[in-house]
Amino acid sequence: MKIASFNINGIKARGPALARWLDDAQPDLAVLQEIKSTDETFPRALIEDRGYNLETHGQKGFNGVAIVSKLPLEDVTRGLPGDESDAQARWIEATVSTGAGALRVVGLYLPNGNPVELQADGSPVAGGKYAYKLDWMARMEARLRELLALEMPLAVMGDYNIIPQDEDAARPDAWRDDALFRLQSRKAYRRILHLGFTEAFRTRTNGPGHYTFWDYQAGAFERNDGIRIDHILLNAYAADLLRECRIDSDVRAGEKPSDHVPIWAEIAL
DNA sequence: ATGGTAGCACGGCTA
Repeated sequence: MKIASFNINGIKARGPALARWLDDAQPDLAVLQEIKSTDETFPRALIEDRGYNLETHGQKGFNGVAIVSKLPLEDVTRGLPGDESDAQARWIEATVSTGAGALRVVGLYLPNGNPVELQADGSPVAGGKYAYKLDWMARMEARLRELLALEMPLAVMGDYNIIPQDEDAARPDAWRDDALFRLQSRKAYRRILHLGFTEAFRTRTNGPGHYTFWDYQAGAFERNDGIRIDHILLNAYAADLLRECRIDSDVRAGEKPSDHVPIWAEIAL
């Protein structure tokens, strides 16, 4: 089965581009981020007319995640546990099953974290956007520990807003102090990886120049001035089934594109 | 230092 992640940057503006990609790429399942829409105002026909099931976890104006799937979506949960006061829609889970077995899927939109606000001792200012990012990642780690305990294939996909390494940015020095790349962020990401995940893309493709996001400004895509921040993490059960992983960078050259492009993996399920 | 672009929704925030 082909599974994918795509930050679409607004479902209301991305209808044609999303439809083109679904028709061309034919993913069996895709997690979407930044739908920027409530559940009630999401244009469901766009998805359902193509034979996909749809589960949304929306929010007015910002954020919002969804899962589209040709297979039925079972045991759907919405929201990242661990903070009842967190109203931001950034996390959704579901299970899909084939004759060969089941896969638990997480679709996530990890907080951007900018601007980085630090106290004199270097700790994040409480209540600030950067503290929210790190707190969110700690909650993510806790939830992933629970999912790993299920001992079944698990794919954790989405816009991580994390540049893992220098080679994942065209101009790493321009990002050095940014919330997407500063050491504290990357350490939190590596802590999650070390729970026992494999980053699918780097099992197939080495080296610089492979990105999933290019700013709309200053012709960033034409200059390939991008960053790789959308990731597919697989637990050991799912990694054993991995057959391919690629980035659909061509999508960025289309009409009215998102600033992100899809990343997908083929899993032997 | 600023402004450059885009989405949502119609003012200002987020990225």
